[in-house]
Amino acid sequence: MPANPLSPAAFNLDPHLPDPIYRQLMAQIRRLIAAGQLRPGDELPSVRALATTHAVNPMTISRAFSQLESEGVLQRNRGAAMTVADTPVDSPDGLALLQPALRRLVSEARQLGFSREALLLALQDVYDNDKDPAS
Amino acid sequence: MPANPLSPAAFNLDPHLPDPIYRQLMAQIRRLIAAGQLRPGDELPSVRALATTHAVNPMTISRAFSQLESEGVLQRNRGAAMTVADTPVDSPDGLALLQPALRRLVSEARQLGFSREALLLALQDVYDNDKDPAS
Amino acid sequence: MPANPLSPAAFNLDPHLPDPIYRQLMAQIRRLIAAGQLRPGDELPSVRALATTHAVNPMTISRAFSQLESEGVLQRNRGAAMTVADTPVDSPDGLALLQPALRRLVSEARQLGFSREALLLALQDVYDNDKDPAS
Amino acid sequence: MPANPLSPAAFNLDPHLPDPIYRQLMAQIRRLIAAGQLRPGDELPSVRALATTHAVNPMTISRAFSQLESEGVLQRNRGAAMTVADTPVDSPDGLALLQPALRRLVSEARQLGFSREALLLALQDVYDNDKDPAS
DNA sequence: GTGGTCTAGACCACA
DNA sequence: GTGGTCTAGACCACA
Repeated sequence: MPANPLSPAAFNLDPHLPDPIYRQLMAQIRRLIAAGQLRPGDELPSVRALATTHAVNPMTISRAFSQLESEGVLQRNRGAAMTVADTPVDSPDGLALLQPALRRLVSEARQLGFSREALLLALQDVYDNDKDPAS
Repeated sequence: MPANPLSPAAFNLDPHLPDPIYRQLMAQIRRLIAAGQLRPGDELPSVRALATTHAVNPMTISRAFSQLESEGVLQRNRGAAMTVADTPVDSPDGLALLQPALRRLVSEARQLGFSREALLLALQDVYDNDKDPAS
Repeated sequence: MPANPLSPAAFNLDPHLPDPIYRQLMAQIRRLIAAGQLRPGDELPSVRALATTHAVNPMTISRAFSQLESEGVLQRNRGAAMTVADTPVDSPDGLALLQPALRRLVSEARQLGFSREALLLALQDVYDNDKDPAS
Repeated sequence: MPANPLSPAAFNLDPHLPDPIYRQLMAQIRRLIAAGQLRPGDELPSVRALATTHAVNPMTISRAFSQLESEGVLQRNRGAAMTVADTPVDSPDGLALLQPALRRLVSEARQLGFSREALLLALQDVYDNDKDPAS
């Protein structure tokens, strides 16, 4: 039985973002695992459930699942829902997953001439006011 | 004469990044202008110089220049190097240019369960240690 | 320019085999590399060329390419044909690639009670008479 | 009474192999018969015994049995264990059963550029060292 | 019920 | 020209 019946609505898929949908899903699954909200053995929503909930083609969902499986993050179970792999390969901590976004920000801030303090202030501002990260 | 003979090597173009090369170039030119390192009238390196320096197809450089010209950021000068437009249209301040990177970071950090403080600490860490933002 | 203009017909794709088409293609590309017939930098036929030659949907070909790319075997080149990666990750020699088939054969032969000599004779027989490995 | 009380552990079922479990079981039963280790009238382990021993869904075992029954290889006996059919229909000799594995090996070896001798040497090597064919 | 494979065909980004 | 993404819909294998 599912130790953790994750709702399909736990994900946020936006076809208008530059990132392809299947990559958005991959990134979010990885983050949920890193954040401990998805643990080894937990079931993921079925391809069909996710597809209908988000009005997306099942193949698009399937693509994300397959890729994560080939990376050892998810596990196929014949005839049953996919689960988080027992020993998520190379499971990076949250900090590692955040690095690309951090580096990108710092690199751009430096090019724009931001001081350390100005950058920190700008971040706090966005953190405090960007309550709804959707869309 | 160039008020500011910018070196082609002032840019950082990496074909392995997910961002297409022409967009990397556009973003960096915009940031140099926003940071005041490139000012109205300053010349940009020639397409050929940039292309050979970075081993990139000249058309790719040209595409970035053309797009910035159509946006009013750069100015084409017959037989001479492109320059920064006299009154760069829509020149946003640095903070506005940094917003996408800030939002993306905050959104990912939230999904990973980072607290406000943990995020600020992580940022400072990257800022202090990621001295060489290249590659 | 392609160091090695590989013909699309160099591959053998059979929709009637139990193995899915995209996996057949992946296996054959890997074998061509292991056999030295495809070397780092060599271009592969385009998705479209392979698709039309073998009367297969382009996405099926694309799937094989993408997977090999994510494994580090092939390399994407924006706007140009895919090439064999410079340093094929984990490039196994031919013997390693043959192991699964060898193990399977030995395991089955043992279960059937074949002696070492009987097995070798059977193999020679197939090797000498199965000249056309197609279909 | 069972002429030959075959242990459930005589089989080797691995859910991680690409072959579905029910096919693994079918193939192994056929081979045991072809090798003379299972003879007409011999009892097979019960579905339940096999399922618990190998931690597999009973329906999966049942499917293999049913298919072999419909092929005339096994015989259903009301209230008692299934047995090997009196006159196993179409009982192919071992060599015939080995053909697919032989053909596959030869085909792959050819693609990899193995000579006849190299292939025979590789086979002997695996035969001599792969004493434990399990897993 | 679950996921896997494939087609036909569209549209897009990049060089 | 190149590959990438996605849809709509079919059919299959497995449990």
